Amino acid sequence: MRILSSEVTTHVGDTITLKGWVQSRRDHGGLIFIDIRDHQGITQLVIQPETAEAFALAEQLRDEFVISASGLVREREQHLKNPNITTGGVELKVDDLVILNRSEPLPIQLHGEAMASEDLRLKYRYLDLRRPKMQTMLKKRAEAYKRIRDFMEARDFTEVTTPIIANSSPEGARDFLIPSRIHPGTFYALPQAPQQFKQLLMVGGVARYYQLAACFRDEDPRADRLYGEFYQLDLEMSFVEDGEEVRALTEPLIKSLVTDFAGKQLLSADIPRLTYVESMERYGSDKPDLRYGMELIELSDELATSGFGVFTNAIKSGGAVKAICVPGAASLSRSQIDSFTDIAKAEGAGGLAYLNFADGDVKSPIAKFLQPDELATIKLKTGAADGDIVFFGADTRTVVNKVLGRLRVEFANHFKLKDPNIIALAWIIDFPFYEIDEATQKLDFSHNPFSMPKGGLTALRGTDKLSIVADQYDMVMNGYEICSGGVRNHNPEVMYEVFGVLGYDKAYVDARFGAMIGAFKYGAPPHAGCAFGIDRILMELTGETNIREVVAFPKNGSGVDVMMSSPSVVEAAQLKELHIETVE
RNA sequence: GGGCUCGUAGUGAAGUGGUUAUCACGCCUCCCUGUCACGGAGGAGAUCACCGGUUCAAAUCCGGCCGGGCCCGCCA
Repeated sequence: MRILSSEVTTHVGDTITLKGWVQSRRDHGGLIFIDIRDHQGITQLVIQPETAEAFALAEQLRDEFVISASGLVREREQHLKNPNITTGGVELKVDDLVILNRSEPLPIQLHGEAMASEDLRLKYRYLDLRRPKMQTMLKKRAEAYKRIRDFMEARDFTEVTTPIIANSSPEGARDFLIPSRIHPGTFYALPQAPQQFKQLLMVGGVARYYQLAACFRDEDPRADRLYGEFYQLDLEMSFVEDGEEVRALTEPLIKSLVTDFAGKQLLSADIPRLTYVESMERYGSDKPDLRYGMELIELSDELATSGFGVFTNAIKSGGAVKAICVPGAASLSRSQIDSFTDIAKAEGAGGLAYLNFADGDVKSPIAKFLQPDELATIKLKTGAADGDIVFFGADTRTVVNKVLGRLRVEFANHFKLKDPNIIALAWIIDFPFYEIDEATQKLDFSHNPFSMPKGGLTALRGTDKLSIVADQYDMVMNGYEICSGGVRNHNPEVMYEVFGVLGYDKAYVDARFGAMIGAFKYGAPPHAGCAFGIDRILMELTGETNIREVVAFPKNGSGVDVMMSSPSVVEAAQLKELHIETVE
């Protein structure tokens, strides 16, 4: 009878068979111990010289040989039990041993403290996946999928798969293109998201849709961003005109993933809503980590007439002066402060002014420019105490928020303020619909053009386009954007106007979003939805800082699959079929 | 596209100008009947990523180049 390691303790006295890999071999000359590993755990095998054939084979065993071992399960004598492993109370006395397959010495070590580099792990991912941590990861991922599906199905959502071979979308990320063989010179594209399909499903009468959807984007990766493909819980609901309905529906899922699934603690039972403007002003980011404080403090009014030119000039030219109080920062060395200054400069700051509060006094190169009452106000408003440092940003409001927002994260890292057991969630709402593109200095979409502008046509036709707010919302988890959604624009007239604001005419919209705009003319219900980034959620909930750790076969940081050697060159004949004549 | 950083036996690390490049794990040979990261004795294994330069002398300093990682740009 073949059983698994997890069952072996219940089979004392039975003759059983275990199949698995050799985890370790301890050869005592006249007695050999083998730890055999299957996907459920480890069991100790004992091979004695009396079983000569098995013993001879056991002497040949090396790490990761695949074996089948049969014999009697027996309880170990008390002093031989190993409390450190779950099967440590028993062992299998082997009568019959079969080597199912041999293994060369491994190119990476799977056990012990020396972890191979990520590049080698990815090259030999099929070996890396044998590590218990990776096995657990794959199981956790599957469990998350099941929990998500159970949750959605229980709420009357229908999973619909949408095309993988889709069409290029003019907005957003760079597409992966697929040349058409049948239609020379034309291309399919892998979808960046099922956005348009799911909206068309709403028109198609699928009242509640969801999908664990593969999304494809050809953009440079990051530690928290996979190259190429990633997975979203994509969902959409008909007859929803208030985004709060989507937020309220999805919150219990995320909360239960945090608590029941990951065993982590929510910072607060209620998930706060912050407007985009509020989030930028208080945290300098649209994805703030709420596990720690250090909020940005507005000091423009208080320092408008100070003697420090950097401050007053920023305010005079329409900018802002804000501060961040870092508790205990007086312990920072001069060179550490310099490195934070470098970060601030990299984000666009001219420098990094600061006040060092110590011994009831203020120490700082800029203190002499400030009046005692100004120093007192700064101390009061920032809540600075002895041992704290208050850092300043003085520039345009955008730069100040960006700089201090980045520093806030850096200080949290430096002072280890990110409690890995706490999960802080927040909804960021009311994103600006339009923004000024830095490069072109022209008005452009701030986010996607599919969400409903709050105020509709009236707002779109108003004079202040930058104040138009999209009915759009992101969920943020510990400083990571894990969800983006919105109340969609289902009204053709409003849709044309949304593009019209940027100078695009009807023909432009019809050419690029023809199916959508066409469908909206035939009784499109109002609808809203969102999409959660599953990989990123899994990363944060499993305490990883690299998203590739939660994926079985990820591309590396250069977009290469070092195991399969993709991308790769293809046969000239293949290219010819696809009407591709030259490849540089 | 840009910035920072790393590259030393199969793996992980040490080595900031000077004998034969060090250690651990792994590998090979031998010994060992209660180990569980078994133990003991011995051994093999490195063009110090690559190319060039400085120097009496380079793993080490300089330049270039290739590759990895992180970040910026980018990611509706």
